[in-house]
Amino acid sequence: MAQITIQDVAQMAGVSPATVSRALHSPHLVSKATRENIERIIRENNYIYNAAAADLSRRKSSVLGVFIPTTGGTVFASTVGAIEEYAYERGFPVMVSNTRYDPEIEAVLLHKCLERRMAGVILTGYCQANEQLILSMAEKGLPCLVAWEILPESVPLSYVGIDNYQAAFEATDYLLGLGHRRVGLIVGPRSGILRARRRYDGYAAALEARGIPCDPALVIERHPTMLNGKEAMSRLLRLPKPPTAVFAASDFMAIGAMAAARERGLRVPEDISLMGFDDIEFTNYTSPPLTTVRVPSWDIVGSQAK
Amino acid sequence: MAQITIQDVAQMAGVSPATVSRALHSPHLVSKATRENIERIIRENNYIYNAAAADLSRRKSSVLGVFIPTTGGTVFASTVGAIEEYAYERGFPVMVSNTRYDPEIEAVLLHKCLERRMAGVILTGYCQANEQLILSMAEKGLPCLVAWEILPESVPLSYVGIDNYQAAFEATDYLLGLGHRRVGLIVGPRSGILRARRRYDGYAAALEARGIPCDPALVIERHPTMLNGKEAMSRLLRLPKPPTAVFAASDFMAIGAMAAARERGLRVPEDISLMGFDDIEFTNYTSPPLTTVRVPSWDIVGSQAK
DNA sequence: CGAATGAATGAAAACGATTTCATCCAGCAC
DNA sequence: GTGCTGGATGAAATCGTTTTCATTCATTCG
Repeated sequence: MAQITIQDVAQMAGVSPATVSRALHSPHLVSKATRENIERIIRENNYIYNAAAADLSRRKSSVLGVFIPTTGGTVFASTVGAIEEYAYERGFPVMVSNTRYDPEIEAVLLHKCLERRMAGVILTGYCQANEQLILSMAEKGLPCLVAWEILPESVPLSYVGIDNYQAAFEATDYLLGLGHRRVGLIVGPRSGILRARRRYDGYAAALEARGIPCDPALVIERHPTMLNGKEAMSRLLRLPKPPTAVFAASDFMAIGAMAAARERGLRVPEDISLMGFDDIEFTNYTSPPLTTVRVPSWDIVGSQAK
Repeated sequence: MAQITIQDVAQMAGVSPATVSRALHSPHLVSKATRENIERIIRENNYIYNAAAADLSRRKSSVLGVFIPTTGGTVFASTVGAIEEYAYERGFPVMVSNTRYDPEIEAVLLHKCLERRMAGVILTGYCQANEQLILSMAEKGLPCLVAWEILPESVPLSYVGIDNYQAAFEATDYLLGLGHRRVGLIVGPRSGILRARRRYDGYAAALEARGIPCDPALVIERHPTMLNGKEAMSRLLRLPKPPTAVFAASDFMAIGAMAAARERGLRVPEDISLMGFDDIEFTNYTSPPLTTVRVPSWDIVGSQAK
């Protein structure tokens, strides 16, 4: 059964296709009688709009691209969830791209966005490897927004995010203020994730500000998963001189870290201090509730997306 | 700057657009020399394929629609994550639709899938309210797959999922086997969520099988969030005759329930037994690790999607 | 009353691919 | 030489909208 087209509708309504199109998108341009007649015919004949044809004709689709680095954290739910909700209300479908922290995959997916002439792209995190590509996309007229990051001035892109450097600095300084001198850091890979590097830098700066040397053995870089957090913590605790406090600077790692401490019979915070950095609800439900850097993850993308 | 089209490429290569199209999609139909020439020209001139035009011409898009009921659980990450990964490898983009457990929103979003002539739709959970619409979509040639659910034979749709009834039966029976006679149930709203009803039915059947009357006061229905789980548990514990065991039959509710028990100074499982039902990694990291019905959530959609 | 205004509509040219038939030709068997 | 076969290619129709100009006609203004 071939689909009914706008032409067919027009014919049945005794008007031109142009009028039907207008009735659909700019109702105020069409007289009330005509519009209602068209609407009735559409309903009765089960006409289904063809989005591809519209996208082609408009040279622009209404689809929004959302990039996330992994589905294994809450970056995922917060980012995609908030954006989807916001976009739905405005009639924009959301297409999800998972880069797996891999610049090459990201490049491929970015290209797909170009092929679809998307309405815009939101990048969670920022991968320098594709800087040129992203800038050229922005120039081609594809609006790009970077979330979860504060970009250096040299990068001419819009962004919304938190100051990861400052947050990590303060978190570390808080631990130091409690009297700790050996503070561990569990963080994402600095080389690939801008966020991770910033947090590392904040941590290092806080140490330096108090004149404490940064012991590389106390810093562990891992992709942010619970399991990695657990393993990283185990490793720290097995050190000859283990840290007395640990800053787990990433979503899920703090939870894994806490489990690792518990497994070794350590109480938090009596035996070891643990500071998280997350945006997730779960930390309210651990025992004890985790001290953490609270991130307004929903609002980052929910309230400011334009 | 107007985009270069397949026509332009054809002209530069001294061939017809048809050949360019073939070089792109059916390379084996084109001689090696021609193909390589075309590829070079595409590269050098930065030609960008137009997906909308292709979708229109083919009367079919390659986009896959994925429906989830909420972004607030892990159904979300597991479902979308696994599907996205699988689809990426096969070149299918994924469009996410969040129904918010609302049939009307679901209907609107389903219609959007029709408008885009999508390659297929995967529905997480199943909402009877839209049964007719979904069936008619399937008839129109839009493949629909229901995940996380086992459908009654009367519904002619493909599905992959677990037997929620059986799982809940066994979970409840396990608690009863421990000697408990007052077993509470925290579950999603039966009216809207098929999964929730099945789990309730399994719970009720297990009680009945042992000749224990089902006390409505022990059953609390809430949308599945941690907070709701916590509140539900608090309410159960404040009953004149509180349950000695609770089956939290939904993703996040068990975690909230555990927190509520802890807040009242109850130890799990010494003072109260708690059984979860989830698919989430968290439960490995709670203290104590939660007993739970393990669901192969990734595999449900990851390995069987076709 | 003539001109100007503006609302409602139509004609027709895009938009950029895909795909079905041909067509052409080289090579090969007989 | 004739007739096939099959690989490589091209011509042209088609997909279903959108949108820019016109056009028409009824008002309104001076």
